[in-house]
Amino acid sequence: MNKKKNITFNDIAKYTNFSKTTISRYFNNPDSLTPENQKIIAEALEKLNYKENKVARILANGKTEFVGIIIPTLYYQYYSEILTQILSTYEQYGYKFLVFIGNENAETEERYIRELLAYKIEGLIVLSHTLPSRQLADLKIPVVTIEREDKYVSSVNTDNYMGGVQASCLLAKHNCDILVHINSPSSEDVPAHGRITGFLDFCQEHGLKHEMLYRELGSTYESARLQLADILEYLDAKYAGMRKGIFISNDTHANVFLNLLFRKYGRLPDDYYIVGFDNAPISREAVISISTIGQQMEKLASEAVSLLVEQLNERKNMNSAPFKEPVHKVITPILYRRETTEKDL
Amino acid sequence: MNKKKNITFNDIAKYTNFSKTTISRYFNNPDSLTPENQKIIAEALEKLNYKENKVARILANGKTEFVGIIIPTLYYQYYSEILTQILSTYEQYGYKFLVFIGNENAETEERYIRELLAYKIEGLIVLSHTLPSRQLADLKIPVVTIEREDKYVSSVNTDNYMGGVQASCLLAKHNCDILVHINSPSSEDVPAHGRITGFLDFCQEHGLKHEMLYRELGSTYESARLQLADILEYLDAKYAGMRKGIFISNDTHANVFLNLLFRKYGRLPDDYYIVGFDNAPISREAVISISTIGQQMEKLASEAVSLLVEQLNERKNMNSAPFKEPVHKVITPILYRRETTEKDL
DNA sequence: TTGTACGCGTTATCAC
DNA sequence: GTGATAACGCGTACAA
Repeated sequence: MNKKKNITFNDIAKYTNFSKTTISRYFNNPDSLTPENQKIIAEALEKLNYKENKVARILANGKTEFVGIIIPTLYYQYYSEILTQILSTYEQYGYKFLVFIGNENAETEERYIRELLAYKIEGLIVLSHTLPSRQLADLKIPVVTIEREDKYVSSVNTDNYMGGVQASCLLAKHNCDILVHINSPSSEDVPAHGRITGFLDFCQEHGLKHEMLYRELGSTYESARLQLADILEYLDAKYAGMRKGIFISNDTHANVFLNLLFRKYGRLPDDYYIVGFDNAPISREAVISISTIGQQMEKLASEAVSLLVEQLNERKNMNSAPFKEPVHKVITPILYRRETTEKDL
Repeated sequence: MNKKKNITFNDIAKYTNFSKTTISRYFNNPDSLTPENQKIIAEALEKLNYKENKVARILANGKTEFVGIIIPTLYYQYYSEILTQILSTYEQYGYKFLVFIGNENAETEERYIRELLAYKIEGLIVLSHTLPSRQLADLKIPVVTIEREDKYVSSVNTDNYMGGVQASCLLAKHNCDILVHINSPSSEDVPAHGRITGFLDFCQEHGLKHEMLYRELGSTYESARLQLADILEYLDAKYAGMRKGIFISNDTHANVFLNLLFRKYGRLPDDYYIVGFDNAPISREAVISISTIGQQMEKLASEAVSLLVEQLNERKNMNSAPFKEPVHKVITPILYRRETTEKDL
C-alpha cells in the first residue's frame, strides 16, 4: 500500500465508462458481462496495470481466506514435513496460512492466537500441545488439531495403538526373546500414548516377555543420547545373550540408539532388532536404514485441511452456528521393514 | 468475521458516550486520554468483549505488517531452521509472515507473489532460487534474499569463500595427502559457489594436491547415495594408502558419505577425514559427529529481517521512493571440529 | 482532550 | 446486463 495511489476499481470504471460494480463483477461473475465488455475491461486492467487488493475485499465480504497454524517446532522433520504438506494445500483450496512457532509457553501462544483472530483467520490448525482443547474450542472458529489432545475439538491423528501393535508384532515375528519399548512418560489423552498401550496389549495378549522403559529423553540430541547410552548398558547387561527387540518412541531416538550400537560394536549386533516411529527422513538416512512405523504425514495434513474446510463451508451455508460435535479422523500407520529388522537386506 | 455482528469502535463509542475517534486513540495514542477515561473505555471493552480487527485498520492506514516468504523446501533442516528463526522475529518486530513453499516452477512462484502482493505484503524474503533477482527487484517492494543469486536485490549470505578456505585449511592441518571437494556443479552467481573457489584457491596457494569432483548429487537421499558410493570406490582405488581429506558440499551429503564408509569398514577409516557444510542437526546426529563449516542460521535470518525492516522504515519516512542500491550483508561461517577430523575425540 | 466527517477499495443490495 | 449507493471497521485531518 504505497503512498503512490494504487489503481482501483474506480480508476478503471472511469477509464472504461463502466461503474465500479461492473468492474467488480468482471472479477467475481464474469459471465454476467458481455464478452465485448469483458475485453474492454481486461484491456483497461492491462493498460492501467491494475493490482488487486484483497484486503479491501476482506473488509467488504468478510472472507479472509486466512488459516492460522500453531506448530511447536520445525526441528523435528515430522513437523516440517506436515507443515510443508499443509502449505501445499493452497493449490487446492486457496487458503493462505499465517504460521506461528509455539514455544511451549501458554501466554505466548494465547498472544499468537489473539493476533491471528485480529486478522480474522477463518480457522486454526494446532499441532502445539501447549493449550488444552477446551480453550481452543472456546475460540468460536473451526479448529483442527493434529496428533495432540483433542477432546473438545476436531482432529486428525495417526492410529498409534495399531502402530504399537505393528511394531511389537514385527519384533515378535523375528523371534525376539524380549521386547522392550522405550518412551517418554506421557499423558493418556495424547494420541501418541497409544503406542505404549498397543505395545503392552500385544505383549500381554501373546504372552511375550517384555519391558516398558519410561525415560524422559528430553528434546535435545544430547539429553536423549545420555539416557539411551544408559539404557544400552542396562539392556546389554540384563539381557545378555538374548535377542532383544527394541521399539523406540520415534526415529530420532531410534537413530541415536542405533548410533550408540554402531559405536560400540561397529555394526548392528545380531541380537538387536530395532523399530522406530514416524518414518522421518532420518530413518532412511541413518547409518543403516531403520524399520519404522510410518505416519502418513501427507494424509494427516491433507485430512486436517479438508476437515477444516468442511467446517468453514458449513459455517457459510447456515447462518446460525449449529452445535458441532468434534470429528476425529484416524489415519492408519504404515510399517516399513528396513535393515534394523530385516538383517539380510 | 461472523454473520453475528462483531463489536466495533462504534459500539464502544455509544456505550461510553465517546466518539469513535477517542476509542481509536485509546489504542493508538492512549496517553492523549485522561487516565479516568482510559479506564472507562478499558472496562467497556471488557464488558462488550471487543475483539480488534486489524483488517479494517490495514485498509485505513495502509500498513499490513505482512511479510511474504518464499522458501524452496523444508526438507533440508537448513531451511526449516532459517524459517524458524525468521518467524521468531515476530516477537521483535511484529511482522506476520505469509509462507509459501516454492516448487521450482517459475510460473507457480509468480502466482504466489501475485497473491502476496494482493494481500499488500510490505516486504518479501526469498530463499528460493527460481526467479532471477532482476525480476524480484521489479516488484517495487523491499526484497531480501538469503543465500541465492542477488545481483539486483538486497541479501544476506554466508561467506562461503571463507568457509571453503576454512574447510581446506582444517584438512591440510591434519596432513591430508590429497584434498577432495565434492560438490554439484553450480552457477558462479550463487553464493554457495564460493565454497568451490575457496577450496581451489587455498589448495593452489599452498601447493596442495587436490581434486575437484563435480557431481550432480540430486535432491534425494537415494540419488546422492548412488553418486557418493561411486565416488567412494573411485577414491579408495585412486588414492589407496594416502590420507584423504574430503570436503563435501553439505552435511546431508557428508552424512551419506560417512554412512557408506561405516558400512564398508565398520568405522571411519584412519585415512579419511571429512568436513561438511551448514552445521545442520544431522552433523551432530550422525553415527559419529561430522566436522562442518557452520552457517549461522539464526544470524542469517535475523539479519535478513532487520535489513528488510530498515528498508520498510525508510519507505515510511520518505514519501518519494529513493533509488536504493542493494545492500549485501555477509555472515561469517563457524568451523566446528568434530569426530570426522579430530580422531581422538 | 475530544468530536466531526471523510477516506481506504471492495462487495452487496437494490433498482433499472 | 448494468449502475447508484450503502455498507465493512478503522484512521486521521481538521475543527472545537
